[in-house]
Amino acid sequence: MTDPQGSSGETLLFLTDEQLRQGAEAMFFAYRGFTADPDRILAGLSYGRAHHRALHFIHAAPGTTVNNLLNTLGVTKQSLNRVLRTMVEDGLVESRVGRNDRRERHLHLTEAGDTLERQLSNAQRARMRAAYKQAGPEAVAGFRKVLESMMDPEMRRQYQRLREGRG
Amino acid sequence: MTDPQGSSGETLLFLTDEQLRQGAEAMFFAYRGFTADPDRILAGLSYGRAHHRALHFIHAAPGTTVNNLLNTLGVTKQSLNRVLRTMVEDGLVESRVGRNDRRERHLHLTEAGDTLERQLSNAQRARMRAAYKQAGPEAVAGFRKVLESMMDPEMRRQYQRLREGRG
DNA sequence: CTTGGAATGTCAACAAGGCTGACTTAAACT
DNA sequence: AGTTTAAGTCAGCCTTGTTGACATTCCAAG
Repeated sequence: MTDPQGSSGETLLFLTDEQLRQGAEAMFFAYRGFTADPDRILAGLSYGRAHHRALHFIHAAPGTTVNNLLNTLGVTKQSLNRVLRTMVEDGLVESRVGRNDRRERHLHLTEAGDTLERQLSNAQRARMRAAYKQAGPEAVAGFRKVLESMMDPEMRRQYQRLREGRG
Repeated sequence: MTDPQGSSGETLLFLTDEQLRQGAEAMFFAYRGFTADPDRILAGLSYGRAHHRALHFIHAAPGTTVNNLLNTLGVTKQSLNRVLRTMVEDGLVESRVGRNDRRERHLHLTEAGDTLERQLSNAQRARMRAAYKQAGPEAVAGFRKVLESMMDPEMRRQYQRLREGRG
């Protein structure tokens, strides 16, 4: 509200309630943009955002178990199971009984699943690529830094584990 | 995928599919953190995230009309109306007939509404404040820049109008 | 070896919150 | 007077979240 450009010093500049409020609104509007393109594609098919998320993380960690995926997505078993079941029925996802522990199901994308995943993430990446390009490399580094600081510790661990698993 | 650390130059460094994929995952996990605290509060009451969003934007633009709010939130009349009706009934929101145009309803928070809004946004801001502090002022500037670039043009206009109305 | 508990996944039923479409009411505009 | 606009409502649908009960499998203690 007052002191928009920091006569009271660098440190406080970004910590006024008004600055934080704007950050929250930016998150809200940006997240809508972030999901808009894949949502548009999915609207045509009989799938939703939940399917996209599952596809994404199965692609990111092939062979992951249902339980793993549950924790990553932060939803309950049934919520995931419904989504998963339709995609198994439709031949996008394969669910293989674990060799060591036969209670587990290991999830993999079929070729069709991989194709849809790529289509969705391509749409999403196109927007991110444009945003990154427009904002510049330094801004992107800051973007990533703040996002990471905003995660719950548990999520941050998941996030970093995924990164490490790919390089 | 290939070229993870940019032998092909600064410009491409942030535009590999892998970098963009990580950005998408960061958005996903961060948004969960972003909504986690208010969601926890709301779980106790009989309200949800939809109520929080309405409260936030009515607080941000007191006297806004239903149509305005509709566009800001990006939902349909019925969807908003359900949420709004319960909050009017519960005495959190007041709906006043327009003076100039008596078809319009101008929305305001009651004292109770303001109290709840503050409680929710305090929780949310606490996390953002911590994240901002940890990431530092430069990172925050980049964060805001990328988020803004990620919005649809229509949303960006809304976002900027809200900022101007206050800052 | 058996048995009881823990882990994993599946199914049934329900709730929140999106959506469309049709319709009403009131007020404003032309 | 007739049209358009803002808001509200009803009915009904879909996705995606929830809890609770259940089946299967593993493992460890007796």
